[in-house]
Amino acid sequence: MTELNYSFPPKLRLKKAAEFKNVFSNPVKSTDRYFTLLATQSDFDNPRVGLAIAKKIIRKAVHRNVIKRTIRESFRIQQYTMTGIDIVVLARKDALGASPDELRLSLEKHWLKLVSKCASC
RNA sequence: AGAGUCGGCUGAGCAGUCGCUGUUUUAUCGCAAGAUAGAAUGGAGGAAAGUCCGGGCUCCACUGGGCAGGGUGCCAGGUAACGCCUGGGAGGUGUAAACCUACGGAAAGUGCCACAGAAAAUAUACCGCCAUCGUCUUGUAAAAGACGAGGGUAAGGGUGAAAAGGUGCGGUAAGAGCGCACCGCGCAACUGGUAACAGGGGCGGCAUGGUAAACCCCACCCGGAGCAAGAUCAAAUAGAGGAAUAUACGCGUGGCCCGCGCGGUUCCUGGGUAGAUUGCUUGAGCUGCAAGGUGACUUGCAGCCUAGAUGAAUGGCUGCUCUCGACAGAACCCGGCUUAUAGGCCGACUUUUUCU
Repeated sequence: MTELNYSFPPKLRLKKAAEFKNVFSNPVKSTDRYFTLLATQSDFDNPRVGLAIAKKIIRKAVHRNVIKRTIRESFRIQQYTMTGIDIVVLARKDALGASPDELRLSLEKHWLKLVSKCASC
């Protein structure tokens, strides 16, 4: 068994507007009170993630940053449970008051759910 | 020791580990651009915030001009500039240290001033006060009283936020700057001060209610848009440029008017949207020392380089310590202002009590 590399290089991120558009156009959804996640199959072996934290929902820049970091960190740790899918994470209002631990638990469920959903489609 | 005023500083720390990102460097691959791996080193704030002012920078408009519009408003200085800062003056608050002030003009004009009140800016006579005249009553008379008439009065009452200088003495029929003293106000000069202004004396019997964050007047200042500015490289697709011609109409140019430009047609040339790169951090920079200045600040010398992301980094986990951690996240860059903020530290000063 080879040693796993838990890094988070740019190739694991969604960057271009077109890539985001692709996910939004035909997604598999997974929602709870903190997040809405959208996902589609991609042509890559590795999963990719993009963040869409609306200023309208999370007003303070500090809180936005905290949520983004939590999502990125969770994705970094869990990346090897997923295959080649593109994911966009949208924050909901309740994410503002939640503790980092609550967010982490929620996200871990989401990743697994999306993998199984995408495998069936 | 208590209470308080002002100014400044700080904004949890340490270790391990897994990540992100800039720079430098080494190795490998590659013609190159670059990619991958390793190492070293840097990586949010005092407000990074609100976007309220002022600049730099960039493009557009520059032939100016007029009319609008906006801003500022005691004086002097500082500054790239400011609505900021410093010093000073005036007024106000506080025992004091200190703090606060949208602090030009109301005898250029216009408007507004509710209710109450007789009257609210051309002053006015409701009650009251005063003498005069007429009639009546009482009285021997002098005179007193009642009623009425046309007058004189702003001292008293009452209304009001405000009643046309205030207080006192004289004066008077009663009163009144009618006269005088003090205070206030105004005027011209003098003295001190760069000035705002202050000062003491003189003259004037007093004329000018408030409101200019009401219009307005006066003085001074202001072109527009913003890094998604702009520049470069550039798929797909023909919306772009130049020349000639036309100037009726439409559109644009800072809001309008002059003025100016563009749109039409013909011919010629090729172009620059998605995306990428750049702009992007060496700057009115920071630190120290010296000099000048009451100070804001300026000058000189020496040293230093201190975030630069772009779906957007500066974090996660574990352990330990303490006073158990507030407000809060750079997005072109500076100077201010304003607002938010758990605590902790330092300095100067005021005042009260006790002790010496």
